[in-house]
Amino acid sequence: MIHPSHGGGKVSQVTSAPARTKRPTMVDVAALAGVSVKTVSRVVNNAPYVQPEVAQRVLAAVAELGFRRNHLASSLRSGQATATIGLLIEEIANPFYATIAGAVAEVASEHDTMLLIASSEENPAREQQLLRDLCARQVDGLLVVPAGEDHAFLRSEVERGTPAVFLDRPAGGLPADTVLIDNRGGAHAGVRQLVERGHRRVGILLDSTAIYTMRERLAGAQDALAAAGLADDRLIRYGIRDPETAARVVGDLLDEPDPPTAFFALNNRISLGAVEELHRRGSDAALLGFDDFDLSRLLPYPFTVVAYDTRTLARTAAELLFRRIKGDRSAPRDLLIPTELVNRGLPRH
Amino acid sequence: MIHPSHGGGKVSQVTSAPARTKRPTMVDVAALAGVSVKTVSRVVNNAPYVQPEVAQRVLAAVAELGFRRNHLASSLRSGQATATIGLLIEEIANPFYATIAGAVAEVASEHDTMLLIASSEENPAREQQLLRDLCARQVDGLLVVPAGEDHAFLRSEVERGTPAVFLDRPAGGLPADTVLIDNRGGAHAGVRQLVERGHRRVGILLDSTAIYTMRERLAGAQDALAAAGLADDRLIRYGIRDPETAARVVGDLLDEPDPPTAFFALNNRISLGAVEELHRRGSDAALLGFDDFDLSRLLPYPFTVVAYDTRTLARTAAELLFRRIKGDRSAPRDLLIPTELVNRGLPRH
DNA sequence: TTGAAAGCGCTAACAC
DNA sequence: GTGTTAGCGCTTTCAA
Repeated sequence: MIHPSHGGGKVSQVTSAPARTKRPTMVDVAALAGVSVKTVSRVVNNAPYVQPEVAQRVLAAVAELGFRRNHLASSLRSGQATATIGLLIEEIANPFYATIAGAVAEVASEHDTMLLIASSEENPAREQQLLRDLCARQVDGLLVVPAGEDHAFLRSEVERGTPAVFLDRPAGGLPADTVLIDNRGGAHAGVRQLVERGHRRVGILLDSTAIYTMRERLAGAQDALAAAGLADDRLIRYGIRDPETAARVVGDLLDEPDPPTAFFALNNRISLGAVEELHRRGSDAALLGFDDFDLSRLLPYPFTVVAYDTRTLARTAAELLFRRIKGDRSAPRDLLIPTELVNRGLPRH
Repeated sequence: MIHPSHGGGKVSQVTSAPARTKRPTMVDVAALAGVSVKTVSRVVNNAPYVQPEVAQRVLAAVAELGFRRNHLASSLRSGQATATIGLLIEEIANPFYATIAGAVAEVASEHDTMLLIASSEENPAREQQLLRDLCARQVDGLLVVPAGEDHAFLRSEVERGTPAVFLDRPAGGLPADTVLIDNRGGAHAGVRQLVERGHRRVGILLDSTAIYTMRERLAGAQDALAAAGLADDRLIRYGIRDPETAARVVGDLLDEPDPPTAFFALNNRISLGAVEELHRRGSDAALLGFDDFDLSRLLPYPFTVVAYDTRTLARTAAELLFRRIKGDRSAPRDLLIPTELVNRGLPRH
């Protein structure tokens, strides 16, 4: 470190922090203002029928004591909404989930609601625990990107008034609102384009078929290939978790006799590895990837992505949730977000 | 859309959802199990001194009714922690803040604590409102990336037992723990390296000096240039908000007589625009950027970044907060996260 | 227009 | 070991 001192800091207090003083309550405010607790409550909640001068006294006391209403106590007694919703995702740091969280936060903010976020880390047991914790905190509703396959344990919570909307993957064992990407249709459209451009051998690279989106995308790709009489299971490679593996698998396929002339990467981690390997080799194979990502247009190899609007996915789900929270009791809905094909990457040099 | 139907969905219920049934309380469980409410409380909280068979009866009743403890009521009465902390950032969808949120979520999870996240959108008024809302929800502590310059309004909350730790930017008007990046030192080291490599004219590209990090980084760069007798204010360009503007400004500087042979981009949005323009022109100018970012190593121009570990920044702050929550009353601390210089981008072709 | 009393769901303090 | 009582901070109900 060249310069351990920094400019904007203030001088640290040498003394330690003062002992905690108790938070003032409505009782304290009432005593100071010389009114009843109920009157304080009225003023704090902007209820009508309070004489202006009384209200003034109360507000003065509120300011003097630094009173702030205890939102927990308030919603406990009123039984009303806590103005908090829960969002369960896999991992906040992941850009896909970060985008979802951002869009959900926006909608929540429009409804004066706060957002409690939890990460399942793709662990169904943890998912269940976290959803229960969120319910225990009396959230007004739940937005869930499922990790597990079974959400029956949520049934009683939903019946007791905590609506849940699932996004990106379907819920299991629970009739509930669901908002999904058109995985199958997008994969179909992309692969059909490859076929129309004359490709006859398409390498397919995916993670595990235990993952819902992988199954759907694979099915869409296979439909499109089968329609052209080009299905060939020997060109499918499973279990690709990271870009490094993807790069290696692309290399392996290219080194075989009669190699693919095109590749379909079923998620963006895989696309990334494929881009690197194809660029490294100066290949001229076509590349199709599912999921767009940041900076994709600046990568050193041309490719096509099946893109969709993650924010629309999240906003749609969040808006549906708030409709439920406001009392919409109609039958659960299944919504599908469309995809489109977009060209990315820099031209070959 | 090619394929509007999708595979994994379940059949929608045609009937609408059943009416809400009330959530069962400890009173309900106690009645069913034939014990007192207090005993239910003991069992639910794993307190000792409950006969195994009584506990069994209670647990059976809990299961039958689908009872779940109301966490709000519990922490209202016990006056204990709510096991919830608040995180205030600028915008969740931004990768920098998403990384922070992810690291904070990890630490929170290690302390069995949930995370309430709010976005200030860089609006000081909104920041103040949100911090107050978080306090009203009785969070155990606050983690704040400041938007405003004045946080005196938090003083009473902090004194009443809601500790706050500031990160990435200093708090204003409030003695509080702060965890910052070594902006000045990192900028100094990077620019010194440019100077040592023979550069005499370094273009400096930044956003507004109203931003703390910009001021610090600029000061570090100027220190390094001044030390070599190379300071030249005519090579500084202010008010660059986005990559497009950055690209244009780089072009403008290169088109001047006696152009810079090196550029220093004070954040990664600016770096991105500079990379694009330098690549487009086939320039051989050196580029230094502050902030690393995803995929930086695959961009089509070689550059150096002042990198730091965002996760360390966030984890350090979160761990400090939990120490405060656990009762540490020592003097506020100012911590500095170190930076390092890293080479990124692909070689010129 | 204002206030007193009861109680939201839970737990601390004590009694039994 | 278990139950009773009171009360966290607030809002509802109803009386004044």
